[in-house]
Amino acid sequence: MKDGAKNGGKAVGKAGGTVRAQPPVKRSRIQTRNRKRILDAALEVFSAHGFRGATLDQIAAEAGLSKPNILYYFDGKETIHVTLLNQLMETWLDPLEQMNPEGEPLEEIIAYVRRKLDMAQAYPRESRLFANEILQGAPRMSPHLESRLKPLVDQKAALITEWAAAGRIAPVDPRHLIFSIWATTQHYADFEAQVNVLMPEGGVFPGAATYLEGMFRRMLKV
Amino acid sequence: MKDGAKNGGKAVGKAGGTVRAQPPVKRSRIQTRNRKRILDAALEVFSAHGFRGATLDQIAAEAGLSKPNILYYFDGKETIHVTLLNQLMETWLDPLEQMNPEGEPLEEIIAYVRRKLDMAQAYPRESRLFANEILQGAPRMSPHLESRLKPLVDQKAALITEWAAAGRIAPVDPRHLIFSIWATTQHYADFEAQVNVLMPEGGVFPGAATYLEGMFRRMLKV
DNA sequence: TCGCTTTTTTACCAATTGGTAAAGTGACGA
DNA sequence: TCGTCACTTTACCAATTGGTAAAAAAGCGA
Repeated sequence: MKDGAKNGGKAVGKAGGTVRAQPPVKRSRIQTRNRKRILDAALEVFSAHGFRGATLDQIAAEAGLSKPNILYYFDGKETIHVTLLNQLMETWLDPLEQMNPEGEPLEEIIAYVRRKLDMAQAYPRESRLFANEILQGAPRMSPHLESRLKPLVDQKAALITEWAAAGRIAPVDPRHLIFSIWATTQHYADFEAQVNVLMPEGGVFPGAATYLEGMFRRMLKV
Repeated sequence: MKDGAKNGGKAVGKAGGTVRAQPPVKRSRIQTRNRKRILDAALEVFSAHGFRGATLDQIAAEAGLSKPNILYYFDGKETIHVTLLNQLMETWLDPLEQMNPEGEPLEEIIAYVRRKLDMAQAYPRESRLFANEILQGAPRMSPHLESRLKPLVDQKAALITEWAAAGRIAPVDPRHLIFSIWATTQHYADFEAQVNVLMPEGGVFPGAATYLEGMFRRMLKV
């Protein structure tokens, strides 16, 4: 057969620059299982070596499948990478989306920091996958940054500006605030190798949580 | 000739795990110039693609030399990378070393933040080179982290602890404080592709400086 | 069980990659 | 002017890499 289980998840719209979900592709049990295996193996390998540094052979070995078998499920190396990135974008945006305009401003922001730090702890590979992609200029992700991330950040930045204008938190540049939350939380996943050298005693996350909560509380207290 | 201008700058001591400087190697004008060209080209390419993602052909093209000519000056791809890392480690540590135990604590730490941010602006490629290396588990740098970075961080952490104990700054975990300074300042270099999408208006650094100075002042004010 | 489809394996490629051998070029002192 | 040494180029190579063709093996509904 020519075109097997191909045609993954999403596609970038030609006109508007938006990203649409593809109509559901019915998949057999075997397809579901093997695609999941491949994506998990690819996450492991891509997050550790970056796109160009990863090889299909490594992914195949990690997934316990042969290389041609992997190419039966995905069109190519790039497709696997893009599929991963698309899937993860949603998970990654979720904590920010949860920030509630109706909530108590300071607590909402602190809870966001908390969620981001929890994600860095629970999903370090995902964090590193993104970090690799952005570090190398986001060549396969800039449409997503524009179409999904930017609108969300604009919206939440406006919210934070409102909160500050209403005197409910200290006045801050909302975008720099968001950057500093991302940077400090993801640091524990992305720079894990360094953190482990400098704080050898196991479990840096409890200390990080305390520190970051304190820092952002002081930062935002009116 | 068999072994030309090889044998670069440093070597890792077999026994103690320490890193020693090699006795000075006298170099001709041409060697000095071409080694510099190669290292600059390599910085460009390695910082953009990581170690495995970079190729000698790219480095050669960027340097304006042929690939075999590059291998005349350096033993191999890995040697170039390690030489870069060694050189940069010193530059990278310098801002922290400058933190003066005799100075006014809060101002010393703020000045350190300032210097780190200036470096992220002036040397984004260096920042990304390190980020790539650490992200991928620091395979070629852990001896340096242990022998050079860790002692310095331990020393400065002790200093910050003293300052806090003396009531001259707010009590904080010094290591998490240092991590948050690294994370927030380097973010503007390492995640430049993302920052540029979210803050399109040119020149994020002035805003970043104001924001970060405010944040760390509030964090550390007694 | 049969016959068809889906999945997997085997056997390959062409291109790229890090690296080498050796011939050639150039500078420079005796 | 010659010989020597530093540097550069040309012509390679073996290994790796992403990817393909096609045969073989499972699944699976009737």
